[in-house]
Amino acid sequence: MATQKSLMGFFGAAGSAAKSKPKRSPKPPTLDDQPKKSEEVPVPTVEDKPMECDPSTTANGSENTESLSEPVSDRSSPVKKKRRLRRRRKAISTSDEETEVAIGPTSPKDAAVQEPATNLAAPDSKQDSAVGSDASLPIQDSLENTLPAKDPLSVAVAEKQAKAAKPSTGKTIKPRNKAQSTGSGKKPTNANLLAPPEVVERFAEMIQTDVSYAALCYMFEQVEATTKRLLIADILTHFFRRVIAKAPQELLPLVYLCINRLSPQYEGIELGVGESLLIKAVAEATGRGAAKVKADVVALGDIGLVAKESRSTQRTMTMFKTRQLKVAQVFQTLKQIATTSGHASMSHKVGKIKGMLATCQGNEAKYLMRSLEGKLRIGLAEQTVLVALAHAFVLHHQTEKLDVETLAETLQEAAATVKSVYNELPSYDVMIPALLEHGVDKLSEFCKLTPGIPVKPMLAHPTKSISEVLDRFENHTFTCEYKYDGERAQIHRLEDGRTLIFSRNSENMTAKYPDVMDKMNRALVAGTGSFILDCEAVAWDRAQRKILPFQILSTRKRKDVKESEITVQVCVFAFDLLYLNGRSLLRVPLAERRKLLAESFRCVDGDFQFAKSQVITDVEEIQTFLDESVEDNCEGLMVKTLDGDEASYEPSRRSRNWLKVKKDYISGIGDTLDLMVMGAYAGRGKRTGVYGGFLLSCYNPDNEHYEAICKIGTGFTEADLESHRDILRESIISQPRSYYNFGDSVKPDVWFEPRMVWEIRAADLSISPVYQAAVGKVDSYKGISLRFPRFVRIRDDKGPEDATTSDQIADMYQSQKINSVDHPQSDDN
DNA sequence: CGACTTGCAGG
DNA sequence: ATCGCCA
DNA sequence: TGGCGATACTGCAAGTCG
Repeated sequence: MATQKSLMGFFGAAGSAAKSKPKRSPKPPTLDDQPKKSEEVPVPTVEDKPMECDPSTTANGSENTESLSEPVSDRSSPVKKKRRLRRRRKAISTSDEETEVAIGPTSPKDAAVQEPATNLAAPDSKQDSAVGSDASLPIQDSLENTLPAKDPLSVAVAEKQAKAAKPSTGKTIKPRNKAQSTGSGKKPTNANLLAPPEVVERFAEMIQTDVSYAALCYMFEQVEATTKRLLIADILTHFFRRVIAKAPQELLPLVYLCINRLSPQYEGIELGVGESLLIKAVAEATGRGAAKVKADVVALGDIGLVAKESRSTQRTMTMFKTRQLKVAQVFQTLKQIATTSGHASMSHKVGKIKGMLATCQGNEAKYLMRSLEGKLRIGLAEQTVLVALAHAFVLHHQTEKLDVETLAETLQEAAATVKSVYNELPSYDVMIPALLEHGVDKLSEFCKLTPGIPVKPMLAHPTKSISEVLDRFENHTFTCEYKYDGERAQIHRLEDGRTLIFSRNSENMTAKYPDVMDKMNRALVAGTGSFILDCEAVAWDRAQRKILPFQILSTRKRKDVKESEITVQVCVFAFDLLYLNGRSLLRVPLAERRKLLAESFRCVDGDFQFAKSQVITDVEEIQTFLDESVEDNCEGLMVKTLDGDEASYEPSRRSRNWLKVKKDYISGIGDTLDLMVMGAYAGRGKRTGVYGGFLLSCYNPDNEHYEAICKIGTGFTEADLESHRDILRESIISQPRSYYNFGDSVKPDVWFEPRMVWEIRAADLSISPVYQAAVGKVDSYKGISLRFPRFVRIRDDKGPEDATTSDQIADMYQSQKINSVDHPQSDDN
C-alpha cells in the first residue's frame, strides 16, 4: 500500500496520490527535478557504499541499513540506479591490476582463462559468509524489528530509489566514463575480467555432488552485479567447471535455467505462466491482496523483488526451514508446471509456485519469479552461456599448462565451435551429453545440421538508406530480393520423407501448414530427396492472384488445421537452400546455393515460388527495385552478398552479409505521425524509475476528442526517458479528460493533460481491436493502430490540436496500397 | 455455452 | 519487431 | 560490432467464470 502511494508520488501524481501520506516529502515532485542535477544530495552516496562493497549476497543486510539510515531516501533522479552500482563495483576490482596484466597485448580473454590469482581478493571478500542460507534469518529479523511500522516493500522501494539516486555527480559521470574506457588507451585491466577468487571458492563450497538452487542463485547474483561481459562469462565458466567436475548430471538443467528454457525451442514446452498468475501466487503465498502485490510490482518494476521482499515478512515466524531447494528439483517442478493443463490447471500451477516460494531463501525467490516470468535479466543469455560452456570444457580437459596466448586461442576457437554447433543443432539435450562425453574438439562430429531439427535462421541488419547498402557492399557482387511480409518458414524434408516446418524462432509450425506439404511435393524436381529450405510463407489471394497483408496471414488457425478448412491460402516464397540430399550447404556461397535451389525445385504458381531477385549494381536500380517491391506489397528488400567467404549461410548471425532495406525508412513511404501523449506506464527492470511506455492519441477535430492509437516504448534514449518523466510530471492529472477515448485495456498508470506532442515513426497502420483512432472511418467498430511504432522526437512546435487527425489516420490506412483494393475487415462504408 | 482473461506466437 | 546501451 | 534488455500490436489457443 505504502508502495503504491510512493509510486504515485514518485511519478508525481499530483492529483490522486498527493492525498496519501505526506511523509515522503523529499520526493521529487517538482522541487527536485530542477535543482538536483548539480550536486545531488550526499545521502545516496553514503547509502550506496555498503551496497557496492558488499558482495551482493549480503545485499539483504545493506538494504536494511540503507533503508534505515535513510528511509526517506531520495528519489530525485532514479534511472541511473543499478548501472551506477555496477560501475562502482568495477572500480573496486580495478584496483588489483597486477594480477594478469602481463597479458596486456593479447586478448582480454586470455586473462579470463587464467586461474584467478590470489591478489584479486577484493575489499569485498569476507562478508560472503553472510550469504549462507541461514544468514537471512537474522537479517530478516532485524528488518522486522527495525521497521515495525513499515511494510517491507516500502523499504524495498526506498532502497530502489536510493540506488536510483545519482551518486552525486549528475552529468559529469558520462563523459568521465567515456574518457575512462575509450579515451585513455588500452582495455581495462585484465584483472577485472576475472571471477574473483572468493566467488570461485564459494562455487567450490556450494557445488558438491548435486547443486543447490542457492548455488545457482549465488551465481546469478554475481553476474547481475557486473556489466563486464568477459567477467560475466568468466564467472559462468567457473561455475560450469565446478559442475562438470562434481555434478555433471546437473549441467543440462543448469544450462536450461541459465537461458530460461525448459527444452529445445522446437519442442514447444512453455510454462503457461504469466504475470497475473505470479501475482496470484505471491499474494496467496504471503497472505496479501493481489491488488497490493500488483501495485508493488508496478512500484518496484520487478516481481522478483516483490516476492523476495514480501516473503521476508511472512517468513519470520516460519523460519525453521530445513529443506533446501535443489536445482534438479526446481527444474523438474518448472517442467511440471509447464505440462500441467486442463481444468483447474491454473490453480495447480499456482500451488506449485507457492510450494517453491515457501522453500526459497535469500535471493532464490527473486530469481525463481524471474525465471517464471521468463526474464532473468541479469545480463546473461544464450550467447554468453555458449561461450562459458566452451571455456569450461576446454579448461576441464586442459591438463598441461599452455602459454597464455595459445590458451586464449584455444578458448576462442572452442567458443566459436560451440556456438556454431549450437546454431546448426540448437538442442542442449543433444549438445551437453556430447560435450560431456567427447569434449569440444569432437563436438562437431556428433552434432551437425540435421533435417528435422531447425537451424537458427540467418538474420539481416536493418539499413537506413540505400547509400548505406552501397557503402557496405562496395566491392562485392550482391543481389537484392523482395522482402515478403509473411512468416519465415524453414521447411525440412527428412530422409524418411516426413516434412516439418519451423518458424523464425525455431517453433514447430508443421501443424499450421498442412497445405504446404502438398505444395512441396508439387514443387519437387526428380532427384531431390532430403532438404532444408528457407522461405517466407505469405497470405495469398487466389482469386486475384496477389499477396495479402500480414494481418490476414495471422488469422490462420494454428492447431489441428485441416486442409479442407483452410480459409487463408499461402504461397511459399523460397529464397535459400541450406541442405540438400544429405549435404549441408551452409558453407556454400549464396550464388551456388541459389543455383541448387533453382535446380531442385520448380515454381508452382501461387503455391511455391522463388523470391523475386535481381543482381544489382547501382543506386538507381536499387531504388527502382525497392519501389517495385513496395508496389508488389512487400516490405522492402533484402540485400545479400553472392560470392566468396562472405556469402555463406551464417545461422543466427545478424550478419552484415545480409541487409534489409525497409520501406518505412524511405521518406515519403514511411509513415510519420505527430501524436499526443495521453498517459504513461511505470517502467520495469532497467526502466524502473522512469516511464517505460506511453499512451498516444490522435486528434479528432469533429468532436474535439483525442482517440487512443497506440502505446509506445522504444526509440527513447535514457536521457529522453528521464526528461519525459520530468517534463510530463507537470501535466499529470488524476483522471482522464472526458474527451479522451480509450479502451479499458490500455489504461495507463498516470494520465496527462493534452499538451505534449511527439513525432512517431511506424511501418504500417493496422485495424485495431483495442484502439479508438478513426473509429467508424475505416471500420464501423474498430479503430486503427500502428505497426512497430517508435519515438522519433518531441514536437515542441505543435500543440495537441495540431496532432495528426483521425481523418488523416484513416486516409493513411486507406492509402496503404495493400488495403486499397479490398480487405475483409472493413464491413461497411 | 458464451464472454472474458491470460499466455504465447508472429511480425 | 525496433531501438539504445555497453564492453 | 555483438549481446542484451527494454518496449510495441494482433490473433489464436486454452483457460476461467457466470
